[in-house]
Parts: sequence; C-alpha cells; structure tokens
Amino acid sequence: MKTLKIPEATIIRLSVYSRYLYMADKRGIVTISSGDIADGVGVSPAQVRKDLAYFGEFGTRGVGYNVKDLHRHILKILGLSNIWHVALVGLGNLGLALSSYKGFRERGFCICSIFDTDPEKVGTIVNDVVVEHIDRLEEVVDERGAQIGIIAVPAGFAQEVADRLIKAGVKAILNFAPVVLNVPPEIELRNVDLAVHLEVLTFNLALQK
Amino acid sequence: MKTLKIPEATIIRLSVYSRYLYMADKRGIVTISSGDIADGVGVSPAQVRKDLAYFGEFGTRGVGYNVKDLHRHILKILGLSNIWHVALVGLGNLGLALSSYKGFRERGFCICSIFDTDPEKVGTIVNDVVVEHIDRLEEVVDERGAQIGIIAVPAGFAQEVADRLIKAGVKAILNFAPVVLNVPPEIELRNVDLAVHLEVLTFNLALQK
DNA sequence: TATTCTTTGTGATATAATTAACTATGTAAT
DNA sequence: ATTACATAGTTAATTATATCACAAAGAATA
Repeated sequence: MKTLKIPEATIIRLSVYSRYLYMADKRGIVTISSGDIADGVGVSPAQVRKDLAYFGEFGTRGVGYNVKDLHRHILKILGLSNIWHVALVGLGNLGLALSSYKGFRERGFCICSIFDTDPEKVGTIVNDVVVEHIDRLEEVVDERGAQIGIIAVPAGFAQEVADRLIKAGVKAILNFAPVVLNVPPEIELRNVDLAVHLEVLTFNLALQK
Repeated sequence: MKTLKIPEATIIRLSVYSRYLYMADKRGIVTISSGDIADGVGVSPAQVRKDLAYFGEFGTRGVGYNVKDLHRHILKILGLSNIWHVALVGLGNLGLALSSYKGFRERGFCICSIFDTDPEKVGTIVNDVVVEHIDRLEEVVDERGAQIGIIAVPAGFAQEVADRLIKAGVKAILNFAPVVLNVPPEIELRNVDLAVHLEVLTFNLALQK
C-alpha cells in the first residue's frame, strides 16, 4: 500500500463509496463503473478513479469494478477489516446516543467500555456494557486494550479526559466537546462540533439574502 | 459584505475562532492578536488574518483585534445575529441527544418542532417542545416557519423526510442518516456521518502500522 | 517629532486538490 | 479477425487553498 499523503477528503469519500458499494451488493449488482458510483454519491467519475488510484488498480478497463472486490478493498484501506475497541467517556444524552448508534457496530466498531461520574449510571448496563466510574478509566482502558476514545463530556472536562485516555494507551480520539484539545502529534484527533455544521448552513443562508 | 467564494474551511474556522473569542471575552481579555487566536485554536496567524480578510478589516495594526467587536462581527458573518428555527425529525437516541444539546441553544438555534412516528412519543413534551406526528410535518413546519431541518431518522426514510421538509419550506438540511440525499441545488445540505469520522481515524491508525 | 516596535492587511508564491483530456485495455458485435 | 465501443488508469491543466514575506499603520518611547 503506497501512502504518499492522501487527502483527507479522499478518505471521507472512500467511506461514502464503501457504503454505496455495500448497498449495490445487497441489490445484487455484480459490476459497477466509476460513473455509476459517481452518480450514486454525487461526485465526478474522475474523482472516484483518482481516489482509488492512490491505493492501486482495482478495476478492469472497458468493464468497471467488481462490487464485492472493491468493497472489500476499500474496507481494508480504511482499516475496517478488523474490529476496533472504542472507549466512550461521558454518558449524557449524546453519549447514550453514541453508545447505541448502530452505524458504529455495522462498521466494526465495538464500544466495549463506557465511563461516567454519575453514581446513578455507574454500574448499570447500557447496550450490554457495564458503565464504569471515570476513576477507573486508565485501569480499564489499558486492561481491555481500547485503541480509540470518544469524548462526550462537557467542554470543561474534555482536556483532562483526553490526557487520561492517552496515558491509558489510546491512539486516537474522537472529540465531541466544543473545545480545542491539546494532544501529542502521534495521537490521531478528530473534532465533531455539531453546532459548527449548523453554522455553515446559516452562513450560506445568510449569504442568499 | 463582499462574498467572492469563501472556502468552507474558512467558515468552519470562523466558527472555532468565535468560540475562542467568547471564552477570551469571559476571561476579561479586551484585545487579542492573530497570533493569540492562532495559538489558541491551532492554526497559523496568517491563516487567521486571511480568513478575516475575506470579510473586511476588523483590527488595528500594531494592536490587534478588540475581542468583543471581532466576536460580534464573526457571529454576524455566520448569520448568528438572529435566532434560527430548527425542525428535528426523528426522536431516537440521536434525535433525543440533539434536542437537548446545549451547544445549539447557546449559538442561537431553537429546536422548536420535533417529529416522530412512535405513538408513545407523539404528544409528549421533550425539552419544552411538544412532539408532533410526522404526518403533520408540512403543516407544522410551514406554520412555524422553520428554516432548517435536522434529519435523525433511519437511512431508509431520510430521502422522504428531506423531500417533505423542502416542500414545507425548509431552506437547509442537516442530515445524520448515513445516506446520500438528493435535494435541489438551492437547498443547503450538510451530512454528518458519525461512522465516517471514526473511519478517518482508523485509516490513519492502519497507516501507522 | 523622530524612531522603534508591533501587528495587521495583502500581494506574491507555493502547495494541494480537482477536473479534464488522453491513452491503454478489455468486451462485444460484425 | 476486425472494428466499434466502453471504461479504467494516468498525465496535464486548472482551480482552490494555504503559506510566506513585506509594506502600511498605529502605539509607545525617547
């Protein structure tokens, strides 16, 4: 796998392609062209081919791509050919929603540890997982070997949680708290700020007027 | 306000700056430089200045920016100087989390209509809003003048909900269903696919090995 | 007032990403 | 076999975005 600086946009599109291929496969489609995929997900055919070209040659000229094959390849590229263990910190409304989000399980993510501080929640079982107290975070994460952490705590606690997740051995963090986290460069970090998405919309709406 | 094709990345950063400025203001800081903002949010000072330059001149050379002023300006740019009415469709775990998400209210978004099909939920009050049946979507959205719709229904129903929201007069849609929606070009659409974010992380993790 | 210091705003440059055009390769029909 | 056709892979051109470097402008100091 050659890896000369892949644009993040490409990764995001691969993820979208894979979902489309999965559906196509379920509908019994065997072969698909870059144009078909492009139409299906709203990008240009050249874009589809370019994105795939970063990783190798998966199609046959004149024909197209084998749906199952390509799907498998993309999952492999995205690192989804094995199960990832995810630790979720914070079981507010958002944490609860994330813990039961089917999309994660379908794609091979297992939220196998959940942490909160609320004594009412600690010890209860949520989606087959026993909720632990945050005090035990390092211990539990280390013991279970969680590779990814999801932060769904209030902004004020996010940095502390991030520090502790990293100390416990987590290699990547998905942060839902609306705050800029400071992490070492080797830690993969992504921020999801739900309000930001709405603000991009309102910016565009405000322009139209 | 001159508006010659602003990069979306700029809008997202403006949103981040505004949150940082809000915090700086709360801490009593009166004046701030592009370097301070840059350090605080993890970008370069030149980037901060360039982003702002799309919209005008807000600082004084040799001094920096007035925190309150700049914050106000950015909110204005993002279209956040008035309240936006948002209709939420789908009250599963995710919908519930979104309906109670404080980040929305803080930024001037009011989720003033909620829809679901579940008879157990319809008629109940969630975060001060009466849950309506989806059958009444067009009627209620039109009557209350919601400008933005949030789709938090299963993938299979998302397109239908989108169509109905648009018919009811919604101008922008935030879609949480993992599916590519088809909407007319004048409708602003953003997709938030939570699994995609995790997949960008695992792609990078997979690379490291 | 002149001088130095700071920091913005911006034009020029470099980098990155997308789009378009073209070439190579396989399939199917004549 | 030959020809026409379809479509992947790839190179080149275009467009978009980010970085750099410096002139302009205000503030502080001598």
